[in-house]
Amino acid sequence: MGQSVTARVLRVLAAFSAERPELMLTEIGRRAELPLTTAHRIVGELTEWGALERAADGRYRIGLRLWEVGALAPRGLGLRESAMPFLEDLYAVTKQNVQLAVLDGNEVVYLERLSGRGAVHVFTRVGGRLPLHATGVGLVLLAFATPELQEQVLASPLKRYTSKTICHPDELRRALAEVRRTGVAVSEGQIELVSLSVAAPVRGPDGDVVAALSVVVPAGSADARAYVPVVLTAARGISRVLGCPD
Amino acid sequence: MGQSVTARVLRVLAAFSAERPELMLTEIGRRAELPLTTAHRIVGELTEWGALERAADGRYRIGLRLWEVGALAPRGLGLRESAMPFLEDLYAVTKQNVQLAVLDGNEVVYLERLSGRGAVHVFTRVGGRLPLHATGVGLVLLAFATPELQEQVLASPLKRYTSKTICHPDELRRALAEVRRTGVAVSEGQIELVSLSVAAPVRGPDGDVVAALSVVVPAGSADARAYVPVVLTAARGISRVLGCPD
DNA sequence: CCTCGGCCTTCCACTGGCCGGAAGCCGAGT
DNA sequence: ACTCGGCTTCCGGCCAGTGGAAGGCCGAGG
Repeated sequence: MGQSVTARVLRVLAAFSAERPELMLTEIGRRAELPLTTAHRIVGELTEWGALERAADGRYRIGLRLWEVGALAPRGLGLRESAMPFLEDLYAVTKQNVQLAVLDGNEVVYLERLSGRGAVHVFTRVGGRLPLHATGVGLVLLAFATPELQEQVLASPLKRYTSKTICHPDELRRALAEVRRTGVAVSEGQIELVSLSVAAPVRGPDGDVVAALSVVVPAGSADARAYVPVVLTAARGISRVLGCPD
Repeated sequence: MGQSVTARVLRVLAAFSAERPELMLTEIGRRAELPLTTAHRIVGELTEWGALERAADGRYRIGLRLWEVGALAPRGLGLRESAMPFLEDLYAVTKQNVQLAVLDGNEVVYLERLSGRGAVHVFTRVGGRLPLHATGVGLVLLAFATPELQEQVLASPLKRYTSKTICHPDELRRALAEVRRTGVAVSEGQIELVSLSVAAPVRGPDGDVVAALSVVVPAGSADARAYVPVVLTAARGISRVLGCPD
């Protein structure tokens, strides 16, 4: 099963990560758990097609061709394309970090981030994943997710990241109810200790939540709630462009 | 050779395009020139891994997981990450279309585009490809490319897109020399009839050109050359962040 | 200078995973 | 109820993929 060629090809691709975006053939073989010879052949074919590229020093990295194909993901580029103008406006007005994320499995995946030069530095990275309970966008996405997913997350251990991280199921349940009631998540404590985030849901053509939008502001700044109206407005704007009835 | 499983997997991925980002199994089989059964199995494995997703109507599309891997392309995300703040500034100042592109093979690949709501509508698309001779960024990238590539392009037929497209080798040769002399390409006639573009090179750690940056302005507006200083400044700013000596 | 070690590449005989025809399933259109 | 188009499952033959082994390359260290 883990022996099919297709699976091996995917394991080769999965060998690359944000921490190690350039690998030697040997490393690919080790990470993908493939014999060197097999890795060599697969990598060769991937390179020929453009899914991988060789750097000047002979190491391999993800190629532009794969980036292009990945850009076709409707939940990637499509969403991003529609949302971009609103994110730019939001950034222009607030000069803070603006983020767009979607739900995948039981995690948040960040699609886009506009970060001001002067704004708080955040750990998130475009293409990165974080657990649902620890971020503003995660709370929003979870609040409007299927009951099954909510139960699954509530039943699983909630890892603590900061002193403000929601770690208890009851606490999380209350937070989710609050999000559903108000339509926004004003969550204290992102991954960073010194930031607040204001997040709101983005809805698709069927009226269901397809993404979440957030602004991350320094904890020291003015009342975070002051950002609620602009964030909500931007989120509704994107929803409208996506064809949300409402 | 075109029979290896790896190649077939890639053909399945290549079946998706910007025009048709969602496909039925049968269509994938037809486009990838694979028997239905084979397509079925490969698509199944890709879906299980997350490289593909199934839409509500059962059609397949590129999955988030593949988007994530694609985002690891150093010439994709890495460049983009460094350039973003400068693109935002450039956009804020000009309120025109701002584009970032790299050279791949003998084509331009667009990495990023910030398009003003009011700005000229351009055909380019993030992840899209265009020939080198027909765009501002293309001229810049070609001007600093290897002599071999320049010869290759000069020797190939130059397709006409608008009345202003550079179609003659001599004309192109002169344009390239001008770009090398001034360090910027002010090209009349993009793909659109009514736009001008100002493009400048972005240099990497070794001092070689790794990308190009451009602003596309409506032909009717003020002198396009007025944009040269800001574009050059932004391009140099990105180069500096990338570690260009200079 | 030679040797050693790490990495990459090529070669080739064996074998087990892939191929694809065929048959069955499902839902929509008539 | 029948048909048609698309999807899924099944299974035997066979060939493409596998991976051990050997050789080439380069840089470090003796």
